[in-house]
Order: sequence, then structure tokens, then C-alpha cells
Amino acid sequence: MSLRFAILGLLARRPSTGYELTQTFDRSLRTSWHASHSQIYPELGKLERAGLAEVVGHGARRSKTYGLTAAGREELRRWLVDGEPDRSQRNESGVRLFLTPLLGAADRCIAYGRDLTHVEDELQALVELRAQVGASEQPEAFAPQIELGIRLNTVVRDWLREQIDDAAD
Amino acid sequence: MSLRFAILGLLARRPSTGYELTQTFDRSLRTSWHASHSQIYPELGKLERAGLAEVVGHGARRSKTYGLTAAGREELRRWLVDGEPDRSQRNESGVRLFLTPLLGAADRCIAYGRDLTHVEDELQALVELRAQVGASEQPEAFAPQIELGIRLNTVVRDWLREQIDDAAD
DNA sequence: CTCCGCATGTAAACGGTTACATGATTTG
DNA sequence: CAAATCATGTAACCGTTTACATGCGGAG
Repeated sequence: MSLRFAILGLLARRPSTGYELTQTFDRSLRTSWHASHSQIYPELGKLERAGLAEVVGHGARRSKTYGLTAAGREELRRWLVDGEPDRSQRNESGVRLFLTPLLGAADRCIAYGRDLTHVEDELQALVELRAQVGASEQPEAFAPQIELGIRLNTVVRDWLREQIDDAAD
Repeated sequence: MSLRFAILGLLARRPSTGYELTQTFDRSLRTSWHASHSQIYPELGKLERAGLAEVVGHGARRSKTYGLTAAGREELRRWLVDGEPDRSQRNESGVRLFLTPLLGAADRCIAYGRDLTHVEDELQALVELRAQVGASEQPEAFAPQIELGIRLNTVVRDWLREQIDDAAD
């Protein structure tokens, strides 16, 4: 069900084509969910038939821009407020982190070092995004989410550095 | 592929039956991966046929205890050290958190409050686990992972409290 | 000796990924 | 006008979930 509501949520932020949604999944939602175009286009069709989304414009190359209907907006609101969250996760990096203590010290440092590089990149991207959003005049509702991302990645970065330093003894 | 390596990893920690693995997924790995018995039993069969795991004991009620073979241990090590991590995630709570700014202040507080209760429970369970592990004499290789869990949940807890407090203005 | 929890298994349905396929518009 | 990118769609495969199904062993 998450795919449906992720799409409703992105359309609530701004009307989009399927192609744009595919990119937004990669850019904004990539740390929480992923979807490829082969899933998105059929789902947009279902959303339209269910009366939750509608075509609000046609562009070049047969592109259709979808927006939410009032029913779609209400459906999204109900899911966010009333729905019981499914807290189960699928996170391969988490599995790796959990199992890394099984390795010897040298191998463990290789694994942690690989993660550290990745987390540092993520962190830098988020810090830049925050600066960019902070520079614009309009208030940005998603600023706290960016802040949370920065804090979370900082904790992981510091923890990884500690693990690598401790192993060096 | 993660399921296969998650099982190899759990078997590396201690030989187990399928039933025990099912419970361990819920207890230890639940924040990173989930698997039900209907997936675990067939996968144990595949692992055995692939020479990565073997039956090391029989117990009551036809139960079979599986352990890793040398090949299984090596396969796990290679995955952890050499394998390029798949960083994509599926995390419904993350999707919700990302979309919550779309709600009005009142609805937003309901959603954040629900998350806060959950995070506080998680945090308490981890703090208890840390105390329990710290009290035992034997050195515990997974202590840093527990510490990371505590730090991560603390950050989320504090962030949620801030969001709820700010909305009260 | 009955009930409950332990323990294992299979099948159908569902959701997600990868691969296949096509055509329109812009850039050089 | 050729190549690259935009843009949409479908099909086969694979992994996950849900539902069905069975039998053993201990507790009362």
C-alpha cells in the first residue's frame, strides 16, 4: 500500500507526470522508498480509475500531468492520521551493520569504512540542501525533515568513526 | 539476496532451528529486515543443498538445528566485506515522516505523537538490553550496535518532541 | 486425554525488479 | 539527420505475504 500513498503524497506536493515522479522517488524519497517507472505508470492508472488522481494537463511527448482530486487528498490525510503504521523495514545496510561484529578487526574496518564514505556523502548533500532552502525567502515546510536527516547521519558518522578508531588499538 | 545472508548471519551467531530463526528475526533484526517462517524453511533447504548450511542436530517435534559449513562462513564473509551494499530501503514510517508536513498542525501532532510513543518504547527496550548486557561478565561484540540504536532513537525522540512543542505555539 | 503452544511445511496471491519495446523531441 | 534524452508502457520473473495444512509434545 505504501507505493499508492507515496505517489498521492508526491502529487499533493505538486502535480507531476509519471516521469517526474520516477525522478522524485530517487531524489527525495530514496532514503525511505524506491519505485521504478514500471510500477509508477500502472499505479497512476489505478489511482485515476479510483477517482483519487486525475489528468490536469498534457505536455510534450504525450506526457500527462496528474494532480490529486479532493477524494485523493482526503484519502492521503486519512492514511497519515488514522492509519496504523507498518513499522517493518527492509534495509540491507542495517542487516550488514548488525552482522559486522562477526568479522575480524581488519575486515570490520573495511566494511565500516565503506559505510563511512557513504554517510559522509549523504551528510554533505543534506547540509547543502539545508543551506539552499535556508537562502530562499519562502518558508519551507520540509526544513525540519532535512534537519532530522542531518542529525541521524551525524550520529551514524560519529559512531562509525568511533568503531574504526577503536579497532586501530 | 538479503534473506539468504541474514539467515547465514544468524546461523553464524549460533546454530538454530527454523522456528528459532523466525523468532530471532522478530527480536533482533526487526528494525532492519523481516521474514516469516514460510520464507525461512524453504531458504534453509536451499542453503543446505548449496552446501552453505547443514543439519547439526535433531530435537523434539522433528525439529532440525542448522549450522554453517565452512563454505557458508566464507560466503557470509565475502558478502559483508566485498559485496557492494544495496542502499535502497523500504520504510513506511519514513514515507509517513516525509509526508507529514502536508498535514495541518492538529493532524500533524497526532501523527508525530503516535511516532513518539513508539520511539520511546523502542528506546526503553534498548536501554534495558544495554543494562542486561553490561551486567553480564562476558564481553559482548554487539554492544556498539545497541549503543547506535540508542543514539538513533534518542535523536528521533528529541526531534519529535521539538516538532510537537513548536506546533503548540 | 484435551488443549495449547511448538514446529514444520506448501500454495496462491501480491508487490517489486528487470528486461523488453516504442516513439517523440531536442541537440549537435 | 543522427544520437541522446525524454516519456510512456507491458511482460516475465522473483521475493514476500497471507492463508492453508499437519502433527508432535507438554501442562493441566
